[in-house]
Amino acid sequence: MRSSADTSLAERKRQLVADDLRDAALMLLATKGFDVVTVDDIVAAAGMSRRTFFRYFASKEDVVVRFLADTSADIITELATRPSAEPPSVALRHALWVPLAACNDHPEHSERARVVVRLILDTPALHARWLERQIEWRAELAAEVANRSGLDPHSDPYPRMAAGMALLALDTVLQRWQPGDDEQHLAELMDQAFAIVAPALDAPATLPAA
Amino acid sequence: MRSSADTSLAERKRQLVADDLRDAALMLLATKGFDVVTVDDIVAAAGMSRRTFFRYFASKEDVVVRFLADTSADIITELATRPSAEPPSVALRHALWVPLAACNDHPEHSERARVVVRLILDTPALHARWLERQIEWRAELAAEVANRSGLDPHSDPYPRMAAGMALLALDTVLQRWQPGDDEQHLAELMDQAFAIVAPALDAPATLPAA
DNA sequence: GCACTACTTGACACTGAGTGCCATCGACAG
DNA sequence: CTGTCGATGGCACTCAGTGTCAAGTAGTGC
Repeated sequence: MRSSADTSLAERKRQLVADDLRDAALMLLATKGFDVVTVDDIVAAAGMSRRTFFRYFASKEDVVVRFLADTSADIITELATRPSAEPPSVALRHALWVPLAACNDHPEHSERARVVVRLILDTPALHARWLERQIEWRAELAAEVANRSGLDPHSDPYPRMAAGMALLALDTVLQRWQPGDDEQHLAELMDQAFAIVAPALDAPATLPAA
Repeated sequence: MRSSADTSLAERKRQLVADDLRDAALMLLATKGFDVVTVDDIVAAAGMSRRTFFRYFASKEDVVVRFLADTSADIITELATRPSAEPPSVALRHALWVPLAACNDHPEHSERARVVVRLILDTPALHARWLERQIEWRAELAAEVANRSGLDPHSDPYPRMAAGMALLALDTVLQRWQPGDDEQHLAELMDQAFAIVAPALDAPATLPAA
């Protein structure tokens, strides 16, 4: 039988292996380009076998995308804990800030995150996987938005589109993320992006659905 | 040297081959599922060689996605010919209607288009490629929106986000496309979706950029 | 009819992603 | 010391996608 605290013995060893694999992969992919680096190159750099790589990551794209997209649950919980009186644009802005805040907590991670974002946006295969992951985010966000607004997520298109607009704002920020941007500059970009979609997110006509 | 009218002799033969391949592929993929059908199955059904398939389509996803996404240029030209006095939400609604109108021109094509849309939305790999194609649309739409509004597409996030919101509306319509929906019902769904994003698309604050 | 050219096709071989299977090794409980 | 469990590595396999080459099939000029 397993100990109740599963995050102790073997689990941390697995995490170490996953981190090594991820670091080796990001280093090679970011410097040499996604297409020219093979999985064999990655596992050679990490000193492991090809088979082990696919036990930790579902695909070559997965290593890169999961580095950014593992925080999905945090976004939802953040949105769920925002006061219900807050207008959708404000609540969503705070929820979508969570992954960026996680990057900025440690400055040395921030730069690597920016490089990975650039790699994703510039590599069609990665961009596609990134959007695929965003689809899941959008569905979860839409469910939470429906909760907050009391709308039916199946009959009313507002929740799904509100989630889509929030993710579009995040995408715009990532697209405009330049080298050397500090946390404050990122916050400004985020505010600008949400200022554009806010009139639609908070429009009174959409909330009391016809 | 080639004749000036390149759409005559060999070009139509190529089109016939491409159509046969596409029809065989859509038939198999839609009925049996994307993952279980191999390229060998498709070319066997079409009576051609595997190598020929990849001369006409870049990938297995490409057959499906191009069936819907070949009308990119039409969208842009439609947007370019809309009167410049038209508010962005109206002009974009008409532009994004073009691919749906193309489906509805021939009712027997409409049903197949709906099935392909369903296949794309339900297959993660296809959905990702579809969104990847949408990114190109978004960039071209953003350039045209920037043209119309006189904004700089690099410094101002509005054009890109306006294009993104329009595509989000289209996506919402496709998601809600049910069997038996006629052209009028599709138009209603389109109006509903654009009504939600219109306050952001037409907000006066965003047009005279700070 | 005959050669020349351009284009398409099919066959083969090859790389690389991703999966299934099995043997092995190390940790740990008895 | 021994049985068990999980992690690993090696191997073989399928399938997507590409490069290359030989053969077939027009059209064109002689």
